[in-house]
Amino acid sequence: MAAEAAGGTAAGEWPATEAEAVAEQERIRAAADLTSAGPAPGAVRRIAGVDVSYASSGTADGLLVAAAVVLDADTLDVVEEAVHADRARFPYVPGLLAFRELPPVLAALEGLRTTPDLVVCDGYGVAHPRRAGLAVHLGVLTGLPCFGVAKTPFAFTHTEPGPRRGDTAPLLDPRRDPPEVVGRALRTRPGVRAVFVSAGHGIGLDNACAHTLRLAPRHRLPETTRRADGLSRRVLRELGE
DNA sequence: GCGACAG
DNA sequence: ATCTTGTCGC
Repeated sequence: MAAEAAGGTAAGEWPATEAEAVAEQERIRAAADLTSAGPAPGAVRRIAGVDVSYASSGTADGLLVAAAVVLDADTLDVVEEAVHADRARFPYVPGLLAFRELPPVLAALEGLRTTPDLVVCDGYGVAHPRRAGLAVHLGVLTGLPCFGVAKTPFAFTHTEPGPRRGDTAPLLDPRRDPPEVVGRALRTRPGVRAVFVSAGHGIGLDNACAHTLRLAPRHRLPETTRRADGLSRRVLRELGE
């Protein structure tokens, strides 16, 4: 997949401090497409999932592996995989996750021969203090439709969705005066905790949730995330722990 | 000022 | 994210 960064963010100007990162997020948010309905299921052929695994400790400290896995949208079969090993260049700071994970994720995506029609992130999109979460950021940098599926509510609130697959409840940002809807808690399996879906770039919440359900026919998390997580974890392990 | 807080 | 055993269930 070719690099086609939008908005003049080159690797050379990647933020080094938290203040620079916050400033960069303002630009990312301004460049994001937050209004398009985006592709519905059936309008896409290849969907990519991305994830990053980190080494625990010792001499391998700081080592990480990013994985990008492309699935056939209909069969959910793996079409192509790519990985990128690197060292963490930015600490984990809530709200600034993109600056830690995107460099290796972008490198992994560039290792693909296939250009996906849609990308699913392990984390949030507009459900973010500055509406510039991982999926918004990645969408702007690649120009591809992108949304996020997270495992925990972060700093947001929600009521419990109904018990059936497909039941939802609004995910709210309680720090805005009229609390703002930033995503959706979605039940992908009965009797299992909900996942938290939010739009990123070039795709709306309705389509993001529809894709999530199709990508998660029998597990809590979408196959894109499960495949990318499994691959990044396996490669990290093979590189020595 | 102190916690909480995607991964 | 990662550290961690066995165990219940499809």
